[in-house]
Amino acid sequence: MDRERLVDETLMLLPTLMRLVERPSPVEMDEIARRGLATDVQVSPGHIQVLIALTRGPRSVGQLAEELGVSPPGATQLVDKLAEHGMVDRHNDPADRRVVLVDYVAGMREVARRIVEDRRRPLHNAMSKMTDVEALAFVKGLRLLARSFGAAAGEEI
Amino acid sequence: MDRERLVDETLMLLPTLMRLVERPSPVEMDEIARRGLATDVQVSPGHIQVLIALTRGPRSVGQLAEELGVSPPGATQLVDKLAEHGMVDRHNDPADRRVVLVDYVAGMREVARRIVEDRRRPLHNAMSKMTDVEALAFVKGLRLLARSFGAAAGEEI
DNA sequence: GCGACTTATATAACTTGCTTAAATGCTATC
DNA sequence: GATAGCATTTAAGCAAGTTATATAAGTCGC
Repeated sequence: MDRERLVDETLMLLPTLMRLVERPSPVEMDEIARRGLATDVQVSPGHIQVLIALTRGPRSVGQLAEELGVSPPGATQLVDKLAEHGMVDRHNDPADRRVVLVDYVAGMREVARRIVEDRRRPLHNAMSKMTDVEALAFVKGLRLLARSFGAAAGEEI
Repeated sequence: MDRERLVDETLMLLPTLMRLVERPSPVEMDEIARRGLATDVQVSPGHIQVLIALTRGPRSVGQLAEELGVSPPGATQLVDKLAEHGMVDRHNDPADRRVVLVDYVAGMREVARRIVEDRRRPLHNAMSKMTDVEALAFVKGLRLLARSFGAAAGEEI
């Protein structure tokens, strides 16, 4: 098989895809507005990542930075914005008061779920056109790429 | 199968992957320097996309914008930078003098090939760990996603 | 052919999502 | 209890986009 062709096509597709993912769809904005949040909320992919990460329990800023592959100040900024809109809350870890634990504001878990749902929709559509085997291979491919590019960028372990 | 899990994992992986892809690896910079180009060349994913697109022949700025999913001014800027470094050249289309055709500078096709090769390496590594079926499914998945997000962003046909 | 339009590209000003470097506040070790 | 070190934040800056606007070339009605 011609791997080179596939590699080139991936190099063409990945940046284009991310430009599309980053472009906030007006529909989504509407839906958020209908739920009573400010209309000008800009949910970037990074914010979505934070919201998904928090479904698995509270996280420190440092943990979020690592999970997202972002610098600690970057994580701080993402949390800032979400906190500004009342989605998440910070409180000090009683065990180590340097650590700031981030978690959903009470009752916002459900709102977060619906915001993520909006993002999930086009992805869900695309995946519904794949067989189970293809969907698994696709995600496996993403994992491999993330690992490989991480190693190339000199990521420590 | 639990598609929701796969969708969430994709939403977590994609932005992280793109942050890694966008981060220029110092190794690559070295290699470009060794080839006699300025050391401060910043090859972004967009520039790589242009170089790959040009392997299939000269392109107008508008065509590049469309292929990359970027606005015309965005494409102009990408071409600017590549022209600055002597990689590509502009000349008017004799058939329609509004059109600016972009092509490799004579002899730069080979240099471009090697620059793209650097980008290709981690991707190639990752893909070498997939079976043929998986690699095809992976690229098919990327195509589906690009299409689906494109539609969601209200792309006109 | 002349003027009103449309189209292709370019320029300018701004936005956003990150980055690194320095500052702050807490922990731990000696 | 000084000093080294870690988690987070603040500050400043950069790169890759965007929109709005300008310029220059082609098209069409008359």
